[in-house]
Amino acid sequence: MEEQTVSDLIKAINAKMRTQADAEFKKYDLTFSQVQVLCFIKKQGGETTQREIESFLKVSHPTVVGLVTRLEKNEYVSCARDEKDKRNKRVILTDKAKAIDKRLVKGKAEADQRLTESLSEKELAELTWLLKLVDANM
Amino acid sequence: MEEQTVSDLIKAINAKMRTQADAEFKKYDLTFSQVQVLCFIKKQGGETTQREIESFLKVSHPTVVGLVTRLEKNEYVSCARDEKDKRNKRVILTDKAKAIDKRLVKGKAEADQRLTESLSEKELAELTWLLKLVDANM
DNA sequence: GTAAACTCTGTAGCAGACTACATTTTTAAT
DNA sequence: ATTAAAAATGTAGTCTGCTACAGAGTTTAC
Repeated sequence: MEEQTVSDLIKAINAKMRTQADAEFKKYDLTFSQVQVLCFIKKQGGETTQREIESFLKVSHPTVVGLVTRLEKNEYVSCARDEKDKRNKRVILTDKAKAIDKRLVKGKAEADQRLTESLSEKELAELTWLLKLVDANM
Repeated sequence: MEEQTVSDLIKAINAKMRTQADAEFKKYDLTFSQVQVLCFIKKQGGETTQREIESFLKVSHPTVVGLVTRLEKNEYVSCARDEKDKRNKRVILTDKAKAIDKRLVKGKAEADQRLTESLSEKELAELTWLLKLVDANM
């Protein structure tokens, strides 16, 4: 019944995806965004800084402060000042996080698969390509 | 440096799009979501209910309550109880909203165009089709 | 070497999204 | 006719995002 534009569709899909993923990760007291952060830290070898999270997620720094604060409260990361450059805050995966990181990576992949299960291999590749193009152009 | 999945891309694009559009509409004290609501009410002939907004935007009803409350505070809509079915809340466009609705529709179209300006006509059609497919499957 | 500029992090306050619970009104069942 | 179920709205509390402002540490210019 629509005339839904690309922005309307992106917004609607994002909201539903996030809600589903948040529900999925609730058993660990985690959210989709928090899992994004944990997966990123893992990829960086278990330690990073807030600034690097900010660049990777492409969100503002106060948003990162909130994410890290909540992850720390739930003991998925621990923080320490970088003694070499005291501006930096080291954000380090805890054992609690390492114990479930494989399941988180898997859960994130499943969320993605659920999102695109109606597409053929070729359509998925096409969609990914187009989205990267749009993202790069902003 | 990536392996960005479709969900990561959708999330990143949505955040940037919303931020840009919110900045664009700030001169009217409006946000992208609020403009979505106003455009919908206009399409419905100037009046609707919260329930219909909820179905159209596909968001939860408390979200709609918040949107309508803020639109009412800024006098873009006025509200009244439906006397035929007192459960319903009539949400009506004000003259203030009607005075700028063309500019809002245009602003929304421009936001969309900015988003997809790097795509050819054919790619845009392909992207829209794929996103609708994903949306329908959730 | 000191002052200015830049970088990273933090705080305050807000919008928009959610779940879970509650209230009011209408409809359906018995 | 009462009672139970359903529907529309509202409230409380949380998370993610933002902007604007502030602070502390590091670099750069001079």
